[in-house]
Amino acid sequence: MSTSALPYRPHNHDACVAQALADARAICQQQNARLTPTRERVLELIWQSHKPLGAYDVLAVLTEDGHNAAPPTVYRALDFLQQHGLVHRIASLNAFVGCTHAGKHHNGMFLICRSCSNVLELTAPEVAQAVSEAASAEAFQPEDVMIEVAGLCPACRVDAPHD
Amino acid sequence: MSTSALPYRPHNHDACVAQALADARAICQQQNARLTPTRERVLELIWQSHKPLGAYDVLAVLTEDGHNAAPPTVYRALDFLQQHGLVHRIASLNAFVGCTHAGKHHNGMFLICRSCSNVLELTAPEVAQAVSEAASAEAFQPEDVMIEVAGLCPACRVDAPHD
DNA sequence: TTGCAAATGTTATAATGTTGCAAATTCTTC
DNA sequence: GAAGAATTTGCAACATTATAACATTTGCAA
Repeated sequence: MSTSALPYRPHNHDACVAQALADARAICQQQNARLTPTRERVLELIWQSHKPLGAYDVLAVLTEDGHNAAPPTVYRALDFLQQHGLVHRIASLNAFVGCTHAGKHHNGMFLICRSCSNVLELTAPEVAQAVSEAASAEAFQPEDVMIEVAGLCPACRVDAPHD
Repeated sequence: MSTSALPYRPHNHDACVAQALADARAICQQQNARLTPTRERVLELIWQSHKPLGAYDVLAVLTEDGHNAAPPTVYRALDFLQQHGLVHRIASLNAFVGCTHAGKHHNGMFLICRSCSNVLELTAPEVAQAVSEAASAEAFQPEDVMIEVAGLCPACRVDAPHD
């Protein structure tokens, strides 16, 4: 059914990031894509938490790094990372999160907590199936499916059950 | 299963708009909400087609109308219309479409043609159900579900089947 | 080591969306 | 119908997000 319960489940996030970076290197090598220092740094920043990060947030950190970066630097890196399935853009937030299913071409479903901002990416075959059938019923040919669910994650439900 | 096949099915769009405006008036009256001239005009503009319209597109037409409008005018009207379920915002396009299921509180599913830009709003109970179950499996409490499917509508599939 | 393609730097600008406050309008209550 | 409250609008400035265009550099291959 669902896959991973990060970030709602406690986990060693440093290892989480390290894994993501290692995966990214492997994927890029395999695809003959160049994970340059800037791109890798941006990926690392995106992975600093499971909360989506805006392009200009990334830019600010690069600037702190001493990197003389401008918006296109960040947007290009993000485009690259998206194209290689390493990050996702969350349209409802204009922000980016690390992909927890890197490598496979997929359209995740995102559970976005409105309280703590953490985002959980799921692959839910039943949902994909239902969407596909609904589109077919209209003779529509789906190419890109975006599912973003805003609400309360388990932890925040407990903290504030009566919102 | 699915409801209406507009805009893919040929239809009398003037009647379509007239109906939408009539519905809007009824809904606002029922909810004690004020469908002021500006709000009504914005709704009418949004309904000029089934293609999503950007806030600044609306603004441009208002200006042509002779209405001395600024961005807040448009955004406020759009907020109002959204709150009363009369229009939807398509996050992946930063644009707005008329709601074809006005009145009921709902989270539609949108089929967005990348070729002709028309958007079809569906209510697909199976999808809603599957999403809800996937969220439950993570103990996530959904509040707002956004499903946007980009692809090719039936008409554009015929015109360009081999994209 | 030259030459090409990919990646980056740089400047400017476009597109989208918000804040804050004042003025006008509408609604309510007396 | 007038006073006061609440909603709506006007308006100016500004904040945020994203892209265009073109020069420069870097990495790689012939």
